Amino acid sequence: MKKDTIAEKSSKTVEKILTAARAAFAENGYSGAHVDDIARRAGVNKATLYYQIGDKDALYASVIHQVLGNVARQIADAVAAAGAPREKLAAYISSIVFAVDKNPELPSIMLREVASDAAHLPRVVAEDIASVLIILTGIIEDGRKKGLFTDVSPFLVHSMIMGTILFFKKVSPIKDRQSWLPHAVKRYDKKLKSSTEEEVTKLVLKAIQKEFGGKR
Amino acid sequence: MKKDTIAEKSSKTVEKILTAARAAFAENGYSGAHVDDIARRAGVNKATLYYQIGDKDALYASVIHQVLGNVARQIADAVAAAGAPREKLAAYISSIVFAVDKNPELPSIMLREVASDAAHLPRVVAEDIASVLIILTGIIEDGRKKGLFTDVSPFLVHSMIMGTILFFKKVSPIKDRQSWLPHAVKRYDKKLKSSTEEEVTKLVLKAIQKEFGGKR
DNA sequence: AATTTATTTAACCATTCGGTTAAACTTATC
DNA sequence: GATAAGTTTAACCGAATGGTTAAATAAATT
Repeated sequence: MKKDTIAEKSSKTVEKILTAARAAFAENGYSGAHVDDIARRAGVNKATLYYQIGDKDALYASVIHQVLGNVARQIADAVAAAGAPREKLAAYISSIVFAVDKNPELPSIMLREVASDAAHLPRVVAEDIASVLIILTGIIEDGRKKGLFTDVSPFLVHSMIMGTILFFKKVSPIKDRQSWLPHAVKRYDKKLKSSTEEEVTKLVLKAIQKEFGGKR
Repeated sequence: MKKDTIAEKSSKTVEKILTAARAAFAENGYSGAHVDDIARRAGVNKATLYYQIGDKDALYASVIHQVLGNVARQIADAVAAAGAPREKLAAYISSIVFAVDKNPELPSIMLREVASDAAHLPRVVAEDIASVLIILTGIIEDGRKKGLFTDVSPFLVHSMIMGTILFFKKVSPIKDRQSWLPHAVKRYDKKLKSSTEEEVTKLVLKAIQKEFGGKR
């Protein structure tokens, strides 16, 4: 069996730390996540963590950069691959839903970041997010020029897409835990046959589409 | 000058504590808010806080109960005062926007609660929230029966309304802080002439309305 | 006025937290 | 294989944290 080189071992250590940190920050927030605990979860000595990454702030920045940077890139790729504005917007939405599905810590981290006024948000990450917003702005402007979309604020649409997906994703399990909820509310749970992705896409498109009814 | 009676003094103390705690929890989350700091902000000895309210958990529960309970009641009242489904839904949305405006700590507290899987959510508060969801379910069902709305999941609509409002409200100031954002994105900021409330209402209504075009 | 009861206070405590240090261990270089 | 560089570790530290306590103060009751 081949021995790990230093670089391999190092990067594996860093990876373990980041994975543990991602989970811890998502579960408990910045203050609630403890460096000792993260090190323990990663199976690594705390001093190793400080040696490899730095202090808690740097650790948090690494995590959030890794998570959001990835998502931003995926959205950009998905949108670029699509054609017309409607399809681009659908790709935009579904790539967010996809990212959220693949990355269960994402909603918590984002919601907490928003709740804390992005106090810890590193500049690089802000730029990642901005790039996404720029993409959406382009889609909507193009759609409006082609007479497909109404004249809405891209940022409002972004809030609608992000807010809806994050909120729905995180609150659904909480809601399902409440076994005492009346039938009137629970009834709809089973009826949701199509995926979140399709449902959200449908709603958002309808919301910003011009009214002379497209195909669908 | 009349001296305060015990009850008055007591309740005033409790009020000061709750106000300070609300701000602290909103700013820093559960773990990030420190009992010492809350007591200091309230101008009260820490032991007084423990005597009047209890431990940190009880304090948090009081805060969240006060905030969300109030909002739930306001939504119920506003919806009851409106007539047709469309107007009821508009009242539902605008009372949430109104509550968020009046209560600046609400978005942070809710977002954090959601992010933490409602780990600290007291039962009473869960019931408050459920009552709101029940109201919305009624509106949508009624609207659908009358041929006004499509057959959407009320919970998805709720997520859309709440998510959009909370997200938009909290991220807007963060975005405005980024002076380096390109013109393409910033341009839309000034164009938003109508209020958030109107914009969100318009979008949500369009999203769930049946397509044969209503007035406006 | 005396006594009981409610409320607030300062001082204190055990634990936990983020962070450091100096030494030990590993791997590569000569 | 000795030396240097990179990496991990156990042990430690001071500050901060949630929570308690016994005493002081204010108000209500007799």
